[in-house]
Amino acid sequence: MKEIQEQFEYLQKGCVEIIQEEELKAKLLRSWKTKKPLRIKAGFDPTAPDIHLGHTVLIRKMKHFQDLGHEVIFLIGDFTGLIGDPSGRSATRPPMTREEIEKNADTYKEQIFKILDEKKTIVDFNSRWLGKLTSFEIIKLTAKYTVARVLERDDFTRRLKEGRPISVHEILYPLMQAYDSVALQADVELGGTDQKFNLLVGREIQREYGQEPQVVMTMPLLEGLDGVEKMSKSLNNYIGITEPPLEIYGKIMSISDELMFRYYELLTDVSVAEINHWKKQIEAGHLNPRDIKARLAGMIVTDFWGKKAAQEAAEEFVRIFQKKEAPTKMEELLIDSPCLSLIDLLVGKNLLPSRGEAKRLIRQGGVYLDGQRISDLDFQVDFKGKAEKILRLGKRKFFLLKKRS
RNA sequence: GGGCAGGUACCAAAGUGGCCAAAUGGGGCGGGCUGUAAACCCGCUGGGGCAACCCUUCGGAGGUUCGAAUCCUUCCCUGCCCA
Repeated sequence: MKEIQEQFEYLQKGCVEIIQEEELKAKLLRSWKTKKPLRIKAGFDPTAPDIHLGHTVLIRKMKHFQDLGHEVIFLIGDFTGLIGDPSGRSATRPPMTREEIEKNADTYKEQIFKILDEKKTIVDFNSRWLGKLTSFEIIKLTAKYTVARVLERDDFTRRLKEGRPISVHEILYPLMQAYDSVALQADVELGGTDQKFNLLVGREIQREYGQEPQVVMTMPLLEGLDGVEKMSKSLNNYIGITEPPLEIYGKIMSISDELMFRYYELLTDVSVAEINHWKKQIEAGHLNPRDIKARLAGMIVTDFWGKKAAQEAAEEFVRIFQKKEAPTKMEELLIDSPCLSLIDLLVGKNLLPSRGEAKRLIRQGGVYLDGQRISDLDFQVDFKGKAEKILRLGKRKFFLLKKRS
């Protein structure tokens, strides 16, 4: 019994809501007695296989289950993806080809196994069963739920009130997702708080199909780099887990102090007590928040790239931003002519989209050559003295110019 | 099927014949201050030009006019109300 309580507490950490807690405990107990692992389901959108830190909140929770010996199903919603989750205002998407889906799935696998145990993870696709449903079966499924219930979803309510369109097929989305739980006989489904409604429909539908309802566990949505909106690729406020170490490190260093604590809470195993202790120390002026942030940056880079990479990223960061030196590794640009105008170079190498922008950046003092700010619009870059020059745009873009010999 | 209201730059939103490359806010970018933090301050934000100026842009296509985001015709799209 004690063991069950421990498992429960471990799993509960970081969750916003568990519906129902008692059911989860009962399932854990039964699993422990029968030695039969629980089936844990979490669904992912097939169109965006770029996993960012926001996704990892959920994936880390999957890992927790895995650590306790349960069976984790990484479900790729290749069929529901065609509908598009109504929470986005996306219309029906064009069907993806089998190859595209496979390709995205591979990308997913490559990324999630940085967190999950590959041997213990089941990757599945919901087209496997949803694609086979006959119209008859679909109608039977829709008969098990009412329009009023579907419209309860606050997203729909809002759109209805605001006079924005709701397509008929969108109403099917929660039902399809719910059917996934039936097909997989899920014991638990994990999702972001924005998924709560869909996850609950899963419970109802499972009951309708004579199954024990899944336990619903919702996880917080991670705020993006701006600290306000949820992290998403389309808002460009994200950190992708495949981004280079220095990039991840730098992005973490640029978040606000407030957000830093949130990230500690959701993205690391640092205890709440420890975090609170730091908060107090910082307030009292005993700790520099920058150092705590650097530690966070190091932890996160370590998660995806290992300790050595994190160490290097940290050193590189100090070199560039504290000592104001050029990075050790830069993108190299080969220059053909021994002498050409700076503007031509910037536009010619596609560093900037137009001459207007190039001029603007120079006028505003955002262009440096070998550490010297360039203010002359007609500046000529010549390689007579030496064959290499360091070009810097703004605060963080560096390029190594090399004369083609 | 009928009536009404709309479609403006990355987003929101003004503009209803020349002063409109188009107010304002947000976002983005650059600079300053810093800890690549927050807050704050300054500047920029269609393309070409050092500039005068020229070119492209206000849902699409035509038209009126010396001149159209603005007026007319038509088409497409969205929402609301009625059926």
